[in-house]
Parts: sequence; structure tokens; C-alpha cells
Amino acid sequence: MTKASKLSRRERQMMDIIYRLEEASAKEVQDNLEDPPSYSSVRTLLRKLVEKGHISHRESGLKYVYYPLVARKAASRTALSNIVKTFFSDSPLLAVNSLLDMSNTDISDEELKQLEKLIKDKKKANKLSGKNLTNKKRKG
Amino acid sequence: MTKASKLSRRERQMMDIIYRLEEASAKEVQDNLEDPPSYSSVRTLLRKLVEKGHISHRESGLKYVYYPLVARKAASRTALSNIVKTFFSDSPLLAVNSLLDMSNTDISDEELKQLEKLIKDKKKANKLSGKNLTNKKRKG
DNA sequence: AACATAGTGTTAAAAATTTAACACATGGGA
DNA sequence: TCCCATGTGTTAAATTTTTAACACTATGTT
Repeated sequence: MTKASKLSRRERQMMDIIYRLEEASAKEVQDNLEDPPSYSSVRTLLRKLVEKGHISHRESGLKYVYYPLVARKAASRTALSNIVKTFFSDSPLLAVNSLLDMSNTDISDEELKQLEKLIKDKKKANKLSGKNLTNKKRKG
Repeated sequence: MTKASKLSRRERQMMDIIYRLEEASAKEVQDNLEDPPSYSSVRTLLRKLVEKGHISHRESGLKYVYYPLVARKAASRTALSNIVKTFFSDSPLLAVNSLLDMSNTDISDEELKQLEKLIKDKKKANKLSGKNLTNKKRKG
């Protein structure tokens, strides 16, 4: 029953665009929509998203620029979490696995090194908090 | 313009449930919906999803059991790919990072080891295909 | 000043989604 | 056999979503 789960199709598309671009004018949103409706329609929907509290806008010169009210990071976590629930039996690791698989040639050695470092850090954190006895799941 | 992106709100919710449960009867779908509508409504929507080619059903005893026509794995990749585009500037690695962060205490040392192995394998694959010169991105 | 351009807000029609009412089928028990 | 519980399919009303028409404001240009 998350907030995002109540978005209609178009609203969802628009939110995605705004998140992707960080912020966007009505025109930009329209340009990025598939099967874009009229400019007028786009503006109406944007206003609706404002009313619903999903986005806000500031004036930038003559026009409005819209930006999400829930920070990108938080929103991305929610989105990931939902996918993990839906497709990966609630196991983030399985999702990571799939991501690495997917992006096969897209991950350079450089990046893999970074990732290894990240994992080492996690291990360290595990040791410190002494939670690595077997397979404990916290945070229910 | 993906198939899934055309789903309406309810349809999306239902697809998620079916993916999560792998397969589900109308009753199960209804039970898992938030603000569930009448049984009759659920069935109508399910039939619509069948018509649109998103799911199919087989008879199981007296009732129908519905299952997705796009395999879970493929669907999950599409979903992840969209999130990566929307929230992680198209970088799978950033998404992995976030997943590891998110699930902080939920990943055991055991799992981290598995992950390390996974990464080693990737590195090996990189070497074999000789794509690790600097930071090449393929698959545009 | 008159006009064109590029914005905005309001409102309502058109289309799609969502819901449920009704009718029919089958199996099990009184 | 007759009824009840639990399924299904068809259809249409209710609601929400989507779209665009229209009216307005401000800026820059001739």
C-alpha cells in the first residue's frame, strides 16, 4: 500500500521521467513520454501529481520545473525492495546476482574491483556487529 | 514501450502477485490484493490479462490456476533494467551498491562469500573476452 | 500599441479502468 | 433429488484516468 503503488499508468510514467532527469519542465516530460499526449494534458497531470504530493515545482525563469518530493535514493530503495519481494523471494542477494548476470559485458574490471571492496567492507561490518554466526536475518 | 508498461494499476498489482506466488488462483489473487474488490471483479481482470497475453491458466481440480506467460526471470530482468535506468543513471553497479546497502544486516558472511565468487567468475569472463582494457561499455 | 510566443489554470468531454450484478455449471451432502 | 458452496462467463454501470479546449498572463518584437 505504498504511495507509489497508487499511481496511474501515466502518472507512473511521468514520475519515472522526473526521477530519471532529476527534475523536468512540462515540455521535457512531454518529450520523454511515449505516445505523448498534448502539452495541455501533460500539464494537467503534472498538477495532479503536485496535488497528490508526489512532486513540487519551482519557477525557473518563466516556466515551472518539477521535482520529486520523495528523494531519488529513498524512492529507488522502495522500488528495489518491491522487485526483490516480487521476483527474488525477498533475497537481495539473488537480485544482485541477476544484476551482475544481466549486465555481463557492461561491468569493467575496474568496477568489479570496487564491488569487491564494497563486499570487504560489509564483511568487516558483519564482524563488528557479530551477526555472522550462521545465516541470521535481522530487520523483519 | 514495454508490454508491462502498459498495464493498468490493478493489472500491475495482480501480475506482481502472480509472479510472487509463481502461480495463483483467483481467490489467492484476491486475498493478496490491497483493498480487494469483489471476487467477480478479480476474475474479470484476470480474464483480461489472459486476453492481453500476460498470463494463462490451467485447470487444477475445479478451479483455474493462473501463471505468467513471460518467465519470472525475464520479467525480473526487465524490471531491474527499468529501475537501473530510472534511478541509477543506467549503472547496474550503482544498483548493486544500493542493494547491498539496503539489506545491510540481511546478508550473511556465507552469502558475501558466494558473491565474491560470482565476481571472480565475472572477472575471468572479462579476461577471456578481452574487454577489460579500460572502461568499455558494450551493448548500446 | 498590437502581435506572436510560451507559459499557466480551469473545466469538461472522451476513453479506459474498475467494479459488481446476473446467469450458468458442477460436485457433495441432506 | 434438491440445495449449497464454489467455481465460471457475460455484460454493463460506476469511477477514474486521460485528454484537450478555452481563457488567461507575461515577455519580447515590430
